[in-house]
Amino acid sequence: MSPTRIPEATVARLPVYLRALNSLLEREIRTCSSEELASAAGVNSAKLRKDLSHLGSYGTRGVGYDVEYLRYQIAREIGLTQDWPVVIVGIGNLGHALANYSGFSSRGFRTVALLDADAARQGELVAGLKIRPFTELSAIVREHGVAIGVIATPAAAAQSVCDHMVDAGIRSVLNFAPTVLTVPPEVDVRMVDLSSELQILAYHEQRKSAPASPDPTLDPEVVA
Amino acid sequence: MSPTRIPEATVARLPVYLRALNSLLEREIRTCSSEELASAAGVNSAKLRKDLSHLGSYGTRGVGYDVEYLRYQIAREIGLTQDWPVVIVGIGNLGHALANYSGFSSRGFRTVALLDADAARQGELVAGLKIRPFTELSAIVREHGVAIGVIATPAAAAQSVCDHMVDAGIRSVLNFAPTVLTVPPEVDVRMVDLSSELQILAYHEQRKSAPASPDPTLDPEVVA
DNA sequence: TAGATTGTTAATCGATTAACAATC
DNA sequence: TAGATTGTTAATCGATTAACAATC
Repeated sequence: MSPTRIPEATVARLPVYLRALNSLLEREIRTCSSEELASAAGVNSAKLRKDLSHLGSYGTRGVGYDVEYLRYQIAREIGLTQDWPVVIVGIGNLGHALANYSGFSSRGFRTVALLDADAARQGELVAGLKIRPFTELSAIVREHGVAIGVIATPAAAAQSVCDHMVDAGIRSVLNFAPTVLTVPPEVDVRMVDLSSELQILAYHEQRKSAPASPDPTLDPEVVA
Repeated sequence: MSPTRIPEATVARLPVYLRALNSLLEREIRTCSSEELASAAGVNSAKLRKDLSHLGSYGTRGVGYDVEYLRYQIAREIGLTQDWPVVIVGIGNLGHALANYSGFSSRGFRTVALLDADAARQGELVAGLKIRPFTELSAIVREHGVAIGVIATPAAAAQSVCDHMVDAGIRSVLNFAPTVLTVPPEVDVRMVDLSSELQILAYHEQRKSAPASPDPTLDPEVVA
């Protein structure tokens, strides 16, 4: 069905296009050009068309794209037409926020269990789910066919949690703990590193404040 | 001081190297080879050496890198030797988690204010800071010299919050709201999209389950 | 000196972009 | 048909990787 392998950079942008299409639909826009959709997604139209060309030919020359139809095709390509049961491990502040995050539940993702190693927190109700002991992980994975695990534990616990996830059969991990995870090659890990993001901004910000020379006392000589 | 402009892909990895170096230091490892550091950072050693070569020549051939010295050089390059006052806007579940996230405060970042538009929440104490009205944004930015703003509001509010941040003089924005932000060219926006990350995992997971043909009923014919 | 490891070169690979032929 | 816009081509750009000369 998919013509060829889709480039990684394109895959990473498909969710953005999907969101842009949803936003157009909310405004009851039925058809859009690559220019309009690209603008809504924050990319240029050449890149958008190139990206979409990897999925197939879902537009009409001279007309544009049917918003609803394109949305379905992208959702199907990503795999959002099926159900994705998810477990979240580590229900601290961040795990709590993730459990309540509507963006997870809105698309095919369904949080089936919240796990925490802390005995004191067990039974507590978060986002309509009871916190369960981490030891139940493999039973839960088996019961619900969980393929995706989210790690929101402290860094020190993350590798061990990840190892248990892999043992339980999970092959896709979203890691919020600030540590590099080692996994077998068949397992995918994506890392969301809040502190890295701030650091990357700081790097560029620093360069803005001192555009030409880091040492202002040198400037007169450069000019002279 | 910096020899040339550092490639964007390299900048994005510097925080990872920094973290790996910190972890080596915690284990009291004073010196490391590019091979060891690369392994701790989850990259290959050729990439690591190439990345570091953009910063300067901080290793010793035949010996390796002094962990403490390299850490300082990377921190300086990113700009972490200076103080970065940050404001967080939108203190829901996620904003709450961000305010408490130690990874922010640990490096040069200092959360100076938590803002929320909801009058009912104002005065509430989160992570040792009182939630203040959003209207105080520009006064706070001026007072503390805030250069980085974090948006953790619902999507509907994000663009307006961002516009106010830009008006107040903020030129670096970390956006957790699931929406594309439009900003003037001098402003940097980084987006952390939790739902996108799950979708990218789902795409790859889908491909793992059905490696050859998406429709199993076609397989016999293909084989025959 | 011999062994080890960096920093750099050059080749390869993948992503972006502009331009335009195809076609509605 | 004329105007609009896609899907594709080809050129450019940037990132990755392996190999190795430089050098501790």
